[in-house]
Amino acid sequence: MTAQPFPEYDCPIRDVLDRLGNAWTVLILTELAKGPCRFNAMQRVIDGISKRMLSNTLKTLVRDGLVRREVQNTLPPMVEYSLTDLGASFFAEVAHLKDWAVENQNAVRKARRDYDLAQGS
Amino acid sequence: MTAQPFPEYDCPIRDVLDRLGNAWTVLILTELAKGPCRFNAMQRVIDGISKRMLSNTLKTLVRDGLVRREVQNTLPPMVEYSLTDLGASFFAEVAHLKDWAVENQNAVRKARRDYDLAQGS
DNA sequence: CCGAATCCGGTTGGATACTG
DNA sequence: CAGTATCCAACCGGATTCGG
Repeated sequence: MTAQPFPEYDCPIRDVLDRLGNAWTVLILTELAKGPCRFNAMQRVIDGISKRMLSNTLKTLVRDGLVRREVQNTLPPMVEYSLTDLGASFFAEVAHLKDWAVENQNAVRKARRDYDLAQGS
Repeated sequence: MTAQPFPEYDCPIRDVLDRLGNAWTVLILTELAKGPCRFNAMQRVIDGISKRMLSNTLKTLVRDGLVRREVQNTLPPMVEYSLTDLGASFFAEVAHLKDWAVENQNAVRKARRDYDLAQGS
């Protein structure tokens, strides 16, 4: 472990933001917010995600209690993922951030253009 | 550029979440939300941040229009950073996420304990 | 169908030293 | 005081292959 921004071992804020650092997390939560979904179905609907990242990200979300994993003992096996109440409440907060991003994207883009212009880059 | 979650070049949502992926961003915004601050002062108050990351992160925030950079032409030079209105409104959203994290940290921690226990890890 | 395991190139960020 | 430049180790994540 290298030097960390939050020396305290279990900073709850970092716990949250670390999830958002992974771009797939938001896409997965967004998809599950529409309703339960199975593994391969998710991979098809979330464009460009690899099995590896889908698996890893889901595992993290399940471990954090944001997503529920249910196995049907059929053949072939079916695994259904869905949001828990905790996950739904978390997604609601993320949705606000998404709204902010959409509302202010023009302001941010303009700031960047101005900045890059002033730099002459 | 490798394969990206958001094929569209300028996804506003990813723009936002990419910032949060960097742990220092939140700490810097939190500090600036208290009031304007100078470079070395920030490095002292934000525990463990290197000059490099402070500089890089600030530059990104300035470029995005979230932080304002003002240079006093004195000797030695003084540079003051402060939140813009855009930055303040962004920080307000992030603050909600922080609140969620604090309120639900016990639920998340319990979920993890249960999960790890079930795994036998 | 639902993953786990391995490999490996690209990025990230800390440490350190230097500039105006 | 306020940064920049360089080096390098650790991590991340895509591609691929294998197992239940």
